[in-house]
Amino acid sequence: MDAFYASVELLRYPELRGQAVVIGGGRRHQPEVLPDGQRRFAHLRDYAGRGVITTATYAARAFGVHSGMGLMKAAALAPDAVLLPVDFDQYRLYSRRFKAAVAEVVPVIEDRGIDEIYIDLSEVPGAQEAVAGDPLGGVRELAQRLKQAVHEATGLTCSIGVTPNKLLSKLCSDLDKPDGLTLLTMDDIPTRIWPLPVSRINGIGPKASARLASLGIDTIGQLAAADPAWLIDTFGSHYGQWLHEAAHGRDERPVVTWREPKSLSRETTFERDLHPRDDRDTLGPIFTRLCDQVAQDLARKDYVGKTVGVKLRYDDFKIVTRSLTMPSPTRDAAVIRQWAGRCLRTVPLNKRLRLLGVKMESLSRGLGEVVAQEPAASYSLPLFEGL
DNA sequence: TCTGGGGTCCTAGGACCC
DNA sequence: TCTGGGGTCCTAGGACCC
Repeated sequence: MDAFYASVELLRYPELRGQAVVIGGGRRHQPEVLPDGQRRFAHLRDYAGRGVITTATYAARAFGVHSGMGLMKAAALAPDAVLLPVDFDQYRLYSRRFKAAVAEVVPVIEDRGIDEIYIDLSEVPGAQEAVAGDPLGGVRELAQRLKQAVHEATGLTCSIGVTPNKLLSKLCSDLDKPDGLTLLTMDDIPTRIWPLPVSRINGIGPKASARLASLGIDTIGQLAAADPAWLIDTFGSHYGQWLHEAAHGRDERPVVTWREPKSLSRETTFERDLHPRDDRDTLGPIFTRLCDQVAQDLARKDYVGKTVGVKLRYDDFKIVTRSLTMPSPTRDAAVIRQWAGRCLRTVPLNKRLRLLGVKMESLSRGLGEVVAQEPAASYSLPLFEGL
């Protein structure tokens, strides 16, 4: 989906169409409805806090702002951009709508989060046929039908890449945004893929890009030309092998329609950095709330977890994690709270904290019972005991 | 005015077992 | 009488993605 959160917001506030709009931050910058029915929006320059941009309209991106950027930093670049709070419920609603619309056309769908899917067109009748001399005519028509179905169901545009595999489709879906359609065969790889920077490959992030650049490899073509044995020596057997395959556009991963979740977590960044001792009265309830939320999430999805973990981010942004595996799985908030507390006791608590998180791993299916959860708050357990 | 929240996968060392 | 070869599980950290 194109600039998904921002595009959903524009459906609600059409008067903002064409403007620089940024989505992010907390509840505090809700648009205000004036007596004459006009809406007044907050602007980036009014923002104070630690939020980041989740999505920006294309007009906003022209100022150099992008998702993940701190709102304060973005305000320096585009002070007059409209700022809207995130409304996940609304995005989830539109997510369900666009996925349902696609499912009407093609049933084999892999979920890749709120605004992305992979679709397997291999078995779709007509997809492999030429139309009017165009060997890709069948898939082209199918893709157009998908785009139309999504637009009719949501009023939103999407961008599609149709290729022999997931790696290439993901890459191609990005080449013609917004409202794009890119078709590609293996024969097109040298001309259309190899000139692109390596960072366009899903799985080559900032670290690997920088490392490759330092070795004189900037484009996918240069990566494809690199000796696979040397890549393995340099990046390890698994990643090195994968880099070689990816550069040649090879990817055998199937479209997976269902995956068991592996972990479930809640975390929160504080409005100001908190000291483990001086602010323990503030931290305690936050910690308990995170455990309660994790327990509720487990119950809602009907899972139990055997490993409890905590995550801390210090004021210097360094992250520390601790985890412990329990004798038996649970979804009980008080038990989670107790084991998370044990994890916490092994962590150095000499610096201010920026973030606290609680995580459950080694998940297994619950028993289907829908039991009201006793909140951990009703058990008063000391936090950071022994300090 | 730095840098959210929820995930997955990989690596690597150590414990422990046969 | 100087050290095997598997296997699994646990833990911590890190890269990467949406």
